[in-house]
Amino acid sequence: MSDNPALVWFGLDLRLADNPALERAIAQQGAVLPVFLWAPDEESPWSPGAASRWWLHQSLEELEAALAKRGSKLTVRRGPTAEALLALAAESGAKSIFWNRRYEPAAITRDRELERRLRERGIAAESCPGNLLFEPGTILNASGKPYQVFTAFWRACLAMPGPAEPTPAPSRLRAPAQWPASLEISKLGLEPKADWAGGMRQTWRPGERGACKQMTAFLGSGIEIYATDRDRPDHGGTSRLSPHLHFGEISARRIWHEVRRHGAAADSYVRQIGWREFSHHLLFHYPHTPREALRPEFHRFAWRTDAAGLRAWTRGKTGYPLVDAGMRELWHTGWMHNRVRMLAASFLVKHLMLPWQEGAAWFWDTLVDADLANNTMGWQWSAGCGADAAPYFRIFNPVIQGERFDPEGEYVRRWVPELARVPNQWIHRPWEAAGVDLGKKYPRPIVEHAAARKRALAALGARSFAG
DNA sequence: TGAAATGTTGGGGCG
DNA sequence: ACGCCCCAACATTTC
Repeated sequence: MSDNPALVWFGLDLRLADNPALERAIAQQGAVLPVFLWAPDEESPWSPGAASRWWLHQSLEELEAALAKRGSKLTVRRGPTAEALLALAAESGAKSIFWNRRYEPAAITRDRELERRLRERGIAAESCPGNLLFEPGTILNASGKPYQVFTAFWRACLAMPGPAEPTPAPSRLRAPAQWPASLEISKLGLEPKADWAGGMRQTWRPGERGACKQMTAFLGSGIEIYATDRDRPDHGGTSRLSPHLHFGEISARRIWHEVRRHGAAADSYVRQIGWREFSHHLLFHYPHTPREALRPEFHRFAWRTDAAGLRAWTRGKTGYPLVDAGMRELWHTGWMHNRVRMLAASFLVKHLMLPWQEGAAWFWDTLVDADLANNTMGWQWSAGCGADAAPYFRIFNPVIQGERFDPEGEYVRRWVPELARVPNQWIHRPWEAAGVDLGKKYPRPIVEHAAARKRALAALGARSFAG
């Protein structure tokens, strides 16, 4: 038993169950002091976007309530992180600080410096495994290099001993003799000034309880048909766990174990968790990739400049119904179905030939699941400049994708009401529908598919560039 | 976790 | 019965 509380610094681990840092703090046998620090500058230029901040606000309130129920409290302060932690240690008498690791380049640099400074002051600093299945750096090929191809990477993962079983949330937390001063969560200014979050409130329930509920609903509602249904934006057959995973409201280890109980039917879902794993390991090994293409030949590729095209894309006014539906779903709910993300990304990069970084920046600001590793890998995959990337000639046809994955146009009509009356036959190519009055209500395609395709093939296939 | 062009096959209509 | 054409359906190649 100790008089000195152990400090738990929360980051992207806004949960009490299966939380290694929290467990280590409890194991000290003394009081536990849970802390959240707001220090967005330290993640610049990848500080949380507007949608992420909205989510974070809700999730912090949930965490605060969950702690209160266990006789504890969340202490909230502003950064800089090192100064804030040192101040809290001094005020509370804490001699040890625990946190769960993050794997973004800025977080890794910060952690290293932090550990040095804390130890310098005689404070035990211990970082614990973050929200991944396998620690980055541990999955390497025969020659000790990171995998560049997902299938090989995932096979190597599956050959490893699996992650530990998840642990339950503690039922009580010992409170310190007195609580340090704390900011109100609302004082962090995370919520939007103008209230544009209505669609998000309707769609999501941030926080650990929401995450558990979502996982239970997903597992109970036919993970068996996930393999095929996940490609149907009109069916809602995906897990929708991505924002919960990003904020660590549920642990990847827990998902791994819960899902695998469902046998072989769940393999294709676990594989998606594998892609998340892959992206985090890639970011760990190639920290420059949020800015720059992994494949160096792309450094000199001349992307176009087209402010009007970019605006049309962000607003969901490209004239291609499935692309526009996706971009509007994103704007309204902070999320987009993955099949449609691939199409929207392909459209920006191949049809408009705008730099993938512009798309990544927009997604970063608007997605509630914005995650540096996933976002970076996804965009580089789409642009063909990353690991296991789509080859340059893989260009999605928005009409065919629509007819294949939203055959009745139900998804399109939900998000693009201007097209509500267009018959199924024309729903993905309304410009060909005779007697349907578009133009004013819905734009004609901003680029013609066949011509845009040829342009992209010529530019991306040029010998001087990619060979 | 593509699409389009090109090639091949086989059934049916027809002289 | 046969050759010829057309074309859908499928397979392969190319971008």
